[in-house]
Amino acid sequence: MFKEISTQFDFPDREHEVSAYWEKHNIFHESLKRREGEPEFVFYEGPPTANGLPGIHHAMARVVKDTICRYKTMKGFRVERKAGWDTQGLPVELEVEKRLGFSIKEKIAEYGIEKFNNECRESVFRYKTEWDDFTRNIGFWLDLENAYVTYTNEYIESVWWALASFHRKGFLYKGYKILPWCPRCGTALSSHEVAQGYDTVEDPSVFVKMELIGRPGVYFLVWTTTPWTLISNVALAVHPEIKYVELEVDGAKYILENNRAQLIFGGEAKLVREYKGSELEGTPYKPLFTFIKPDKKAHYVAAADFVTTEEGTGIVHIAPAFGADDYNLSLKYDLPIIQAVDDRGKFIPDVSKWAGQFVKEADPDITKDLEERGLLFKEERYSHTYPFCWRCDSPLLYYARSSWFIRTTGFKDEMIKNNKEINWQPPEIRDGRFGEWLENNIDWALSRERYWGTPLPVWVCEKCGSEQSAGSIEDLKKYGRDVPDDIELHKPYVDRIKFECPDCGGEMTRTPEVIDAWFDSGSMPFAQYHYPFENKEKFESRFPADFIAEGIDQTRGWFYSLLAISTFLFGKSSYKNILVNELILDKEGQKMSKSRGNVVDPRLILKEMGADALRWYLMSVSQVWLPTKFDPDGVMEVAKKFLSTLKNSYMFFALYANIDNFNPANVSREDLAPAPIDKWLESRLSTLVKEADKSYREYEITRACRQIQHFVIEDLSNWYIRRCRRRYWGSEQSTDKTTAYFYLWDALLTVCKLAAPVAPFLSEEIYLYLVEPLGDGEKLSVHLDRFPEVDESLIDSDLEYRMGRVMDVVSLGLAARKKSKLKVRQPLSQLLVNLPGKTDPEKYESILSHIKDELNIKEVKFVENLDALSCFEVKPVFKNLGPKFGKKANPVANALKELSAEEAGRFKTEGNIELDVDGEKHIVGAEDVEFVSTYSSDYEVAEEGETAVALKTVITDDLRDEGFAREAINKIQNMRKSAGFNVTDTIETRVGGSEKLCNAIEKHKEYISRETLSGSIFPVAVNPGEELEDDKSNGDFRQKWNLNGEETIISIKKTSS
RNA sequence: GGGCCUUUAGCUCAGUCGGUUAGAGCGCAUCCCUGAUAAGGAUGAGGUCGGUGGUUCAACUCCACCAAGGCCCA
Repeated sequence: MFKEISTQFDFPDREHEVSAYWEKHNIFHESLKRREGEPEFVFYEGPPTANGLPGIHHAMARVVKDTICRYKTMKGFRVERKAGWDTQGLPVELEVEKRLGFSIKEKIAEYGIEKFNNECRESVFRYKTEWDDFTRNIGFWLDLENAYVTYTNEYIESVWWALASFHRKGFLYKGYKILPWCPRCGTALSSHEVAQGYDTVEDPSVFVKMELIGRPGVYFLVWTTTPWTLISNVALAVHPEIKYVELEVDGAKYILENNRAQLIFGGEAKLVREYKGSELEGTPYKPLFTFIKPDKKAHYVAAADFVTTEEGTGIVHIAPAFGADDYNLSLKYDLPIIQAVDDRGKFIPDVSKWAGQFVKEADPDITKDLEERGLLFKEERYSHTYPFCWRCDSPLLYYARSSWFIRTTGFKDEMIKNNKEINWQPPEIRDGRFGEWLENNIDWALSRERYWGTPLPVWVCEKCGSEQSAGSIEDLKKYGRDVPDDIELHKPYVDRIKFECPDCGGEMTRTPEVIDAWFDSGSMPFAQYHYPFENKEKFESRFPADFIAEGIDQTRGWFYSLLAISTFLFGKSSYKNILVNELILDKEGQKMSKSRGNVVDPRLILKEMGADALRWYLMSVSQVWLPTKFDPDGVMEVAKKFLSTLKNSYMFFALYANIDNFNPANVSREDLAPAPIDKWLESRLSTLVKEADKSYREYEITRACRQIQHFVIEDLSNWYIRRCRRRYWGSEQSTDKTTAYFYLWDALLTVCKLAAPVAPFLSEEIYLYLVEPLGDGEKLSVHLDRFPEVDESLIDSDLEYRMGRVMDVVSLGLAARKKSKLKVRQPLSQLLVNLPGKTDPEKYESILSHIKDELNIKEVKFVENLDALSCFEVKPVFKNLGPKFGKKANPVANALKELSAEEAGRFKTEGNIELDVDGEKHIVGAEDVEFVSTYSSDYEVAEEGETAVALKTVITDDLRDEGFAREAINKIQNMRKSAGFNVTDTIETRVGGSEKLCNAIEKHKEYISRETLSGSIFPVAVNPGEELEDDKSNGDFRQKWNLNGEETIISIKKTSS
């Protein structure tokens, strides 16, 4: 027996049962067990953080990952799926700070780092339950029990091993980084924090004069909006390719960029000479301030491409302590860094005049000072956007902080080379977004001045400054004093360990920073196995990954950190194939955010509509690498269209298969007698298997979904089942019936396998029902089964083409019927069909019945071209005919009206026609008539492209009578149903109506009886208004009907059951 | 401010190498079917292919610029 699903099919509810089934039979682990010894398909899970609730974008990535892994498992690979958790870093700290009510970072030290970190550790898994439920409910098979966790000692030890490798080869060094810095909170802000706090403000805009050394009275004219940075000025920058001019105004000479000079001075100044920017390079000038003496050569002109002429003077003041461009230039020219400001944003004591003053507040004083010394050219106000701290609203300073870097530029070329080997989906990211990012690679700023993270394992000698890194706990014990056996590799414990300097014997202290959490996750290929301390073989057999998948926002995150770390350590990329998904927007195309209130909770969607619906929607609605506009109604509409159709198709099958005790186990293919439509279904299905397999293989999940969904809805349900319905009805068992069952069963089973990677629940359920009668204990789950293999010999593309044309013709035939208002129940005699290209009618012979049945047509005739179908009505133009033919005008006009369609057609193409009227020949030209394009009134034409059909609409008496019979059958069936008779009950039927109707009934008595199981039929001629005579006893049912315009009374009585 | 992506019917999306009349689903309207029935099906209306300019015999398609939205970076 096939399980018959109730009509109240609740998808989420059914999914929970499937989920329970999987757990009960341990299907996920079984899928690994059964593939023992098979080739591995290596998948790496990018660790999410359980610090926040799962969002809809997590659903996207998880479905992509799960789909590919399930597909590969079905293709025969062994696919381990170790879960992972990202558990360290700034977001965790911020969450805890918020909960503890800290407004500034210093509070953490006051509170106690140990206590704070303990809070962090606990906070990390705050939403673990929600995540685990979410993972399970969305059907993501993941080994949650053996998840890797980035804060564990084992994980950190592996990361330390990597960091020490970088350090020992000289690729981990200390330098400066310009960070957006909040002087009030005393902390750097991450870029997304900065992005939250831009505001438009007015700042001073000053033009200052810097005098050239050796040329008194000649000045560089320099513009800035941050006068306070002038104290830290060390150089000026010009663009090497741009034209500069030296102008004389009121006795002073100024050098600045040509176009800006025109704007500032107009025509008033006298041109002294011109320079190309590069000619100015190296020119020394007198510094404006001398509070701090530079420790390197400074105060000369440098050349830099970033100089623009859109504002200012084309000469940019350089203060490496306060700008990223400035800092990079200082590296190139080996310029000193003058840090005149402390981390509170106040001038240091060396700046005697303004020591202790907040820099932004010192701006007016500084400007005034310059003015008094005659170094100010002019001062204006300038309106622009400037970043502020999102917490305290202080203006942010770009501030040089010492920082540790990984010298990624040292192996940039190798990363670029390795990237070329990666198969990106979509491919353009490889050379586009990611490739360009690599081309512009700068050293990785690794350190963070925070608490909850992997401590940077570098110890620095306080005396001589030499460095020593620890690449393991063993190292720590070797170099360090008093290392507890159970040391936890976090702050503050590791900070307590001191080394003895091997060079000078001094004390070495750990540098206090922790590292960027991206380094943690980028280390997962080896750190998840505690490599190289353990699991050496395991790691080597599972590196690199065949497949990873994450959102596009990981380009500079995980995708990069994985590549950078593995390129350095192992010389190759840690992933071969990568599927990138775009983000999810709301249905208006706007970003989802809490403040907009348009955030979709995926757990709610799962609860209401189920995982298959969500999964199918996400995968099919648009390609995963395009931004998805998420519409909850769309989940309902699009996804259920497919899922319900699949479910209903199964229900239909189960209903009849059970009545007939069909069991596929008792059927062998050789005994079947496939009809052309069966062959067609088999061919379509084989084509689908081939296409879907290719799509999945190429990581084109959306294409696979659409192919499968098209097959199920259009081919299987709308055509095969519809066309074959009658084959399942009759009570007798026949080979044809068995064949129809078998082909439908086989198609459903195959579809389940094809859809299983994306819609794992419903596929599983239907699969299990379908295979249950086979009694095969091995068939525990569709996910343990093999993905279908295509049998190319079953593909008959010629048959597929012809059936496609048949479908076109049916569609056009229905359009023609609609236009002529002739319902399908009214039989018609003929349909003329024109197909594109040359048509061999014999080839259509075996499938012509589908057109006849669907359109209720007696004869289908192929014709060669459209002209044979169409005809022109030739309308005489008397204004021309009169003068031309005189008295003969009327006879000629009549002859024109009687032209056959072919003659009219010829007339039109040739432009004239010779008519024989009353024995005389007349030439009529095209100008004498109007060609009205029409069709013979006997036909209704419908066309689309090169396909056209003409429906003969003439209803003969025979056709009319048959129409009455069909109509009567329809009404009797309706009555049987509303009377509650069983489909097998026989009845006695009386039909009362006009004589015309009764004759028709009499004529088709046998046909009506057969269709309605009427043992006997009595047509009773009655006059209009007269009641049909009958006995009303024993449960008769009677009803008045209008049969094609005839008033009719039908009564039925059950005679047996 | 820079780089990348998207823009096609009311909505969500296809559209191959530049080539005949730009397609589908949903929604809507009209209707069919009534032995898949708390189902199923058909037909129809609906388009300045974001805008402007260019290349070409021919542009939704290629190029340039602009606009809106998104991502990343500053």
